[in-house]
Amino acid sequence: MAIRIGEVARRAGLATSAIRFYEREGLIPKADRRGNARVYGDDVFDRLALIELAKSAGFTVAETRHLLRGVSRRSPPGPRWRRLAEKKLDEVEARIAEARRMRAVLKAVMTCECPTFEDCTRAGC
Amino acid sequence: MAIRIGEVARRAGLATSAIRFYEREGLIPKADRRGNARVYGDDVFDRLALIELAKSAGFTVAETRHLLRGVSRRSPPGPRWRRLAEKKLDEVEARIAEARRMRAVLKAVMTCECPTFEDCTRAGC
DNA sequence: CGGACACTTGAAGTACGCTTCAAGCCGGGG
DNA sequence: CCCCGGCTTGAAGCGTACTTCAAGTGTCCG
Repeated sequence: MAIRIGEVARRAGLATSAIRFYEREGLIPKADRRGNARVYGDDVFDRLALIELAKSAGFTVAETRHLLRGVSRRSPPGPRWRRLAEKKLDEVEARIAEARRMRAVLKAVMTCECPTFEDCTRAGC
Repeated sequence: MAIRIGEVARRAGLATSAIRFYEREGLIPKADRRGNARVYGDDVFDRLALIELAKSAGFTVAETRHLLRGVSRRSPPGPRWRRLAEKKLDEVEARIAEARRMRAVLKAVMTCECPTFEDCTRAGC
């Protein structure tokens, strides 16, 4: 208990600036103060873990704020999570598809033997 | 011949601002002027097509500038393209991998039945 | 009590690819 | 001759997730 921001950052593998940023953005509650320094309880790590989870799922900060409203690590992943996850899934699939298209273009460029780009276009390289 | 920027934009499906941006960034040569308005020949569409190609392969503007140096649509995709394409391929594969990880997390969230996030973490959801 | 050190703030900076804006110029039709 | 529409410019803005900076405040240890 009563951990200061530097220690939280070290343990969580984050920069202190990131933690302050999360607070500003409403992803973690306003910390208690000792003097003017923030002090945290152990629960902050749970909160940060949830943020990491959302991040690893591709959610933006704004989406994560929404996602975390009224949620603790002891809550179940409710219908709001499922709904947002479905939407995000579409986005992520789209990203995968686009990256695959890029990969196809790159492979074509690497292997094609057309004498000019013009021919490439015709041949679909 | 002697097409003005608005018409080029319309035909290429781009905004005029994008074309001016490409010129500033050195992706297309400085256009001739009629008065102070830019005028283009048909070759500009070839150039724009090459830019689109690079873009569709995931290259940044800076990379594209490098890629296009001394290249026309009549040039062959030389060793420089192949070299840069190989590097970019690694990046793109990484993007695919990350997006796949996101997808896995999202699917887990959508299907998991853990009573709390804490249990999720233990179960690897 | 003094000094080192961690912390505080708001503002600005970063990378990326453009877009948007304000203010002004130019040519052609009525 | 005047106006409209399309063009010009440089500067600033956008969205994302933070980082960095300068200048100041507070705490802890000896």
